[in-house]
Amino acid sequence: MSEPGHNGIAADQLRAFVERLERVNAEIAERNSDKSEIYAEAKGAGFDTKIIRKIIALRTKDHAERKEEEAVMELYLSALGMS
Amino acid sequence: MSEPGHNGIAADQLRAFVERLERVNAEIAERNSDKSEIYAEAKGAGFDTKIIRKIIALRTKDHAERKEEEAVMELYLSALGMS
Amino acid sequence: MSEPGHNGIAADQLRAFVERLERVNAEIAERNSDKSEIYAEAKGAGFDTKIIRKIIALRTKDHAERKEEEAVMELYLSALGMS
Amino acid sequence: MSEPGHNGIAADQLRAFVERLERVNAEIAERNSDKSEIYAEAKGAGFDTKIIRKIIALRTKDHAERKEEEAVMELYLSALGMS
DNA sequence: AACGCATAAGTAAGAC
DNA sequence: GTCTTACTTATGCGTT
Repeated sequence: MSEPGHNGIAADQLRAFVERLERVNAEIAERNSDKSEIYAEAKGAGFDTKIIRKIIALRTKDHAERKEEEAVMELYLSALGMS
Repeated sequence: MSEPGHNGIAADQLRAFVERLERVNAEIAERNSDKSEIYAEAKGAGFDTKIIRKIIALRTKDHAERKEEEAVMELYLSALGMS
Repeated sequence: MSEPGHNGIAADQLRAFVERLERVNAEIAERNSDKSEIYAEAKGAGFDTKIIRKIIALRTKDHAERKEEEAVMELYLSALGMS
Repeated sequence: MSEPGHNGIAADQLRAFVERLERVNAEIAERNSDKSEIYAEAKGAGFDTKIIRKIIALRTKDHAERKEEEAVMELYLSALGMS
C-alpha cells in the first residue's frame, strides 16, 4: 500500500479528473490567446475590432432570439417616448 | 463601383478574420463540451462536482497569485531603483 | 388604445426605474472623479500612484479572500455532513 | 521623533491617501448595491432587466458616437454580404 | 493619441 | 424553472 490514506483509489480518480479538466482549461486559454492575436492582427490591418466583435455576436446569436429582443426593446423605447 | 468586394473596405480580409475567429470560437465550444462530459463522468463516479469546481478554481487562483506576487515584487523593486 | 402611456407596459414605472438607475450611475461617476482627484493629489505629493493602486488592490483582495475562505470551508463541511 | 522610521511624514500622508481612496471605493460599492436592488425591483415588477440595461447603455452613449458605430457596422456587414 | 491595465457589464452554464 | 456563479467581453482610466 503506497498510497497515502485509505482512500487511495478515489483520490487517484479525483486527481485524474482534476488534471483532465485543467488540461482542457489550458487549451481554452490557448484559444483565447489565439483570438486576441487575431483581433490584434485585424486591428493592425485597420479594422475596428469593436465592430468585428459585434458582428461575431450577431452571427452567433440565434435569429429568433434576436427578433424577440428587438421587439421587447422597441416596446420599452416606445413606452419611454424614445421610439 | 458597384461590383462585389468594393464597398470601400477589404471585404475578403474582413471575411477571413471573421471566419478565423468563428473557427476558434467553435473550438472553444468543443472544449466546453468536453468539460461538461468530464464533470458528468465525475458525477457518475460519485464525486461532488461542486467541490471539484472549487478545487479547480482554487488551483487556478493560486497560480495566478504566484504570478501576481512576482509582478508586485518587481514593481516595488523598480520603484526602489533596484530592478 | 393609442393615447400616450398605453403601449401595453407601465411606461411611468419603467421611466422611474430608468431615472433611478441613471441617478445612481451619475453618483458613481462623481465618485470616480473624486478618485481621480485623489490620485492626482497623491502624485503631486510625490507618490507613485501605480503602487498606491497596487496597495489598494491587495487590501481589497485580502478582504475578499477572507470571505472566500469561509465559503470554501462551509462547502467542505457541508460535503462532510458537518454543516 | 515619535514616528516609526524616518519616513514618518510620508507614511502618514500615504496612509491618508489610501484611507480616502478606500472610503470612496466603499461608497461606490454601496451605489452598486443600490443598482442591484433597483434591478431586482424592476424584475419583480415584471420588467426584462436585460433590456433595461441596454436602454441605459443606449441613453448613456453619445448620439454621434452611436451613429458612427452604426455606419461602420453597416459598412462591414455589406462587405460580408450580410446587409 | 494609442496602448495596456483594471474594473464593470453582460452572457452562459450549472445547481437547487 | 429560477437563481446564482463563473467566464467573457467591453468600457473607461491612466500612462507613455
